Parts: sequence; structure tokens; C-alpha cells
Amino acid sequence: MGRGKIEIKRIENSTNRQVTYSKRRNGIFKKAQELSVLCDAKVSLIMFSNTGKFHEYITPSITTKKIYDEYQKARGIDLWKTHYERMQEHLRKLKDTNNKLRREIRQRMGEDLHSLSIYQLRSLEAKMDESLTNIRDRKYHVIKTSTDTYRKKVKSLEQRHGSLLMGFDAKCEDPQYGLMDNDDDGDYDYPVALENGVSNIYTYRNSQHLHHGGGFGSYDLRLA
Amino acid sequence: MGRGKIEIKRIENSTNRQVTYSKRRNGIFKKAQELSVLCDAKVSLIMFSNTGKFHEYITPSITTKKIYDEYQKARGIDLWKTHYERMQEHLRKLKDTNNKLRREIRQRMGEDLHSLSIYQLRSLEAKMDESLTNIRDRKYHVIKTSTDTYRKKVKSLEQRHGSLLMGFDAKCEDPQYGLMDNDDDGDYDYPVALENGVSNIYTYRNSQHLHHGGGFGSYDLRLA
DNA sequence: AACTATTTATAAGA
DNA sequence: TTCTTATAAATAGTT
Repeated sequence: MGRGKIEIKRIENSTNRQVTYSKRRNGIFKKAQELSVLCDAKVSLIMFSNTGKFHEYITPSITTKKIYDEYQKARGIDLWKTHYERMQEHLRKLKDTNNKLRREIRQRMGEDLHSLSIYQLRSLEAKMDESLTNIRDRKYHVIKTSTDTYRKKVKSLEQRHGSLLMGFDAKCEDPQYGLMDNDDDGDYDYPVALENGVSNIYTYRNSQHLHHGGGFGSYDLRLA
Repeated sequence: MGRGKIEIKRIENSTNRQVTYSKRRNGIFKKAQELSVLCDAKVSLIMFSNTGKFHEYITPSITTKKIYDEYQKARGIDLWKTHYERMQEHLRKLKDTNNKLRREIRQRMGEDLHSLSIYQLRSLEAKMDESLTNIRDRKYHVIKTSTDTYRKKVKSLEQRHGSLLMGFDAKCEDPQYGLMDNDDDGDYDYPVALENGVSNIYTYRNSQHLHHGGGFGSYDLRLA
């Protein structure tokens, strides 16, 4: 339709191609819009020129996303399916693992034991015992290290005190020497640790108090 | 273009609308294909008739997925973003929880203790102790129940034996009475449980052996 | 971008 | 549906 008939093949002259693209683009958009109105149809028309320019027509009553969702339904495919399904599967596995871990913890906390056989119970008990030994060992190690550090600090302070005294004149007899070194990295904890922790006697406490006090283990262990 | 000019508004006669849709659809597809060839452009045309019928044209050298990827790039948007991001976030949280649970278990197993303060250690120790008590209680309960059941069964067998003997004539003096009832539901385990489990002494064992024997706790606890 | 000769699309009818 | 055809619309080449 025009001064002459043209063959439907790529227009080699780039200017010409550009012009034709522009003209026909308008034509096809008009057609799309007319079809959409006349026939009450949903139309999505997306075009990229060979120079990469982007143009779109979409029936006003709908969105591109919706068209696309319908497209996928109509074709019975999901272009994101593989990616999606992999994510879903990953989610599922993580949830599963999570629940297993929660159950394991609950059992290690002495709950949910009804499903365990006598053998499993004995296995669990033995493991817990071993773990407890490890924890105690670590505790004593920490206490010992702290104690040693504390002793060294005290010793060092005494030495500093001693050498200070050495350097004092006899007339300086005020008994307050100002040796308290409050800027030292908060190790006022150590004496307390010594007092309460060194004994080898188990300390039974209300777990609620410990929970708030010790800050250990605060996850929701119910199955998700 | 036709025998008469028409107004661009919804065609109310449904048959007519259908016919027009069909004709114009062919027209627009032809235009799309021509544009695609003449101007070397990428075209995606998706249509749904008002009766829900689906038709599509896509430039042969490309796929609908690619068109949409480019579309999203061109528009600077991501149609699946919210859905996607929600999934990603969910995944992230689950992984995080998982790692926390793993760490908790490892600590309850007496590993990874170096990061715990003395207070946390003492809290953990106390909890473990409490848990262990629960597990032992449960174990003893199970053993006791089993024992009771076992005793009842033995007693019942003895009674049956007794009454059988009662019913025997004096002349039947064979000492083998055939009272072994092997079809009873496999509770030969109980005596073993009794032998090894009733003592209140802790059983320290190699955890590898227990792992295979007891079947408790077989998750990979390394951080993912 | 406008013009216009011509081709193409299609409305109405069969 | 499909074909026909008169006519409207689109557009190729030109200005």
C-alpha cells in the first residue's frame, strides 16, 4: 500500500528502515488499540527497534504483569518456573532442617522425649553427659584463665604499689593511694566468677531466670 | 476500510465482534510480522479475545521470556520483584535461624564454647544439667513402664502355665510344656534394658558408636 | 513532516 | 467459517 509494492524483507537502507519502522509502528499501535476497543480484547504489544528503542501498547484496563500471568497460564508454562521451583525446594528443605534442628534441641533440653526408644534415650543421655563434661571443662578453663589473669594483675598492681611506696618520702603518710584503676577493661567480673563458679557442685536454677540472665538459647523451638 | 466506515467502539453484536476480532487479528499479526522483517525489530504481540482465547506473535529470532527481560530492563522495573524479594528474604531468615539453631546444638554438645562468657557457660551448664535430669527421668520412666509390662506378662504367662498344669492329668509328665510364645510382639528387648539401664551410674561411651547404635542426632551442624 | 498514488485491510454481504 | 468486493485505511515513495 503505497506508491509501489514492496517485498517483505529487511530494508537495507537504514534511514528508510527507520522511517518505515516509525510509520508502521504507529499503524500497528492504532490497529492494536482499535482491536482492543472494537472486540473488547486484551492486547499487549511490545516492540524493540533494531536500534534498541522500546515501545509498548497495552490495553488500558490491564497491566503488563497481568497479561503476562495470563500468558503463562494460557501456555501452561512458567518462564520463571525452574528458578522459582528451585527456590521453593530450597525453602522447603530449610524449613525441614529447621524443624529437625528444633526437635533435636528440644530433646537435648529434655522435652519431647516420648517418641524416643529406650536405646535412643540412653544414647542421648550419654551424649548429654559427655557434652556437659565438655562444658564444665571449658567453664573451669575459663575460670582458671580468668583467675590466673586476675592474680597476675593483682601481683602487678602490688608491685607497682610497692615501687611507688619505695619512691615516696616519709612525710607522705596519707593511707589512700589512689591505686584503683577503673579504666581497666571491665574485669570486675572475675572475682564474682571465682566466688560462685569454682566449686564443683552443680548449680540448679530456675531456667527462666537463667534465660534472662545468661542470654543463652532464646529461639522459638516450636515446629514451624 | 470496508464497505462502510465504522466507529471505533465496542461492537455489541457478539457474532460480529467475534468475526471482526478474527479478521483484524490476522491483520495485526501480518503487520507485526512485516514490521519485524522489514525493520529488523523485535515484536511481541499477545492477545486475549473477550472469550478468553489466546493468540500470540513473537519475532522468530527471540523468545517471549527474552522480550520480557528486555521489557523490564527498558522500564527499569521488575514485575516479579516483590514476590521474588519476599522469597529471598524468607530464605535468608531461614538460613539465619538454621545457623543459630546449629550453633545452639553445637554448644549444647560442648563445642564452640570459646565465644561464651563465664556467665553464659554457667547458664548453659545449669540448663544442660536440668535437661539431663529430665532425660534420665524419662529414661527411668520408660524402663519402669517396660519392666512393669514385662512383669505383668511374665505373671500372666505363669498363671496360664499354672492353669494349664492344673488341667493336666497326672500321667502327662513331660517337663517341656511348650509355653514359649514367640509370636508375642518382640519384647525380648526388655530384659536387656533392665540389665543395662536400671543402674543409676552414668554410661560414658564413644559417641561414634552411640551415633550408629542409637540413631540420635545426625544433622550436619556446620554453618551453611 | 506532508502529500498522494497505490496497495492493503476489511465491513458487509453472500 | 470462508469468499467476495466495495470501500476505508495504510503507507512507499516523493516533496
